[in-house]
Amino acid sequence: MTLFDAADRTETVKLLRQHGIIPTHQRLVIAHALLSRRQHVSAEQLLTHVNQTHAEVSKATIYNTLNLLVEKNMVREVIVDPERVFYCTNMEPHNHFYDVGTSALIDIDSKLMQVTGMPDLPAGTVLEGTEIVVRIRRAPDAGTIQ
Amino acid sequence: MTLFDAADRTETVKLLRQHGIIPTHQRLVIAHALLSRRQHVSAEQLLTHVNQTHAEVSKATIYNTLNLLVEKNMVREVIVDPERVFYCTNMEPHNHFYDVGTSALIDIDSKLMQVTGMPDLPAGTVLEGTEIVVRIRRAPDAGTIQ
DNA sequence: GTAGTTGCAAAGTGTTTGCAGGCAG
DNA sequence: CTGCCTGCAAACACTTTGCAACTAC
Repeated sequence: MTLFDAADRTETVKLLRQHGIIPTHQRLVIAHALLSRRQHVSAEQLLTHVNQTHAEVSKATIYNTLNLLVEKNMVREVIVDPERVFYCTNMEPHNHFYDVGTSALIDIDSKLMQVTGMPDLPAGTVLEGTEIVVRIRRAPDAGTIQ
Repeated sequence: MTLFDAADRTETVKLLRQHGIIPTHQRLVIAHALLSRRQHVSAEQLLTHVNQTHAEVSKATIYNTLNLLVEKNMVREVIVDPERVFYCTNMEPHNHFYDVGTSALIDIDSKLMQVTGMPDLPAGTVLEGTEIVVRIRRAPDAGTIQ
């Protein structure tokens, strides 16, 4: 899983370079793991995943690399749970469902869902990004919705 | 600041009872501190604030009480920073500006700002809440916005 | 009186740091 | 060869927990 073929590797190297990131072994493994997975992952999930077969990347490197990828705009950080930051390879503007029970994140295409009436930003500030999180919960019962 | 007059106290007692919360001394102090402040506060800010003049409430009690107030719908939790959950006494639907530099939270009246095109929730789930966070950053310079 | 609440300190998470050794360019 | 990167373990910050003492009703 952490080993990937030459074509993938070449492509990932290219991708990292395009974003101004020196492609080291660990970064390739991390970037590849991140990009090849559909779902959103947290740092620890990625750590576990990447070291599944054999230790390959340390905890510090996971965090360093994720922060680097965010800084270089290769992935997006989504904060939905104070205990866990999720990383999202979908750089298209989009929003999320967050299942508070399972911690699952599901993309919402922002073509569907949009914000109207964004007010002027406070003076002297610039926009960093807008995030919509729709928190959902597994219905405990068909009838009792509160 | 942590001492408050009889009228405020009576009102806070009433408020807690209305929400099904037994009004203990600590809860009164915490609820009052929370409600009397304009800005959003984090647990630690509240802890510091409440114990400003003399120790009155322990750390565990702050967290217990905040979680209780959230559960009983007296305050709203806003997650914008993985390191800090903010608590918001404004229960009207509204959204937030979040200054990533200063960690300041500013309310946005949701009469202004609304979401259109909310998709159907995934099957078997119910809505917990929707949160829009507009991240802003102090402009480093008038010209160089990236 | 009794159930529920509090305080304390210790444990638990997720994340960051400091520094010696290692690797990319 | 040189500077950036990595691993490790320890440090960190916020939050929760376990249990004895206390308090609201």
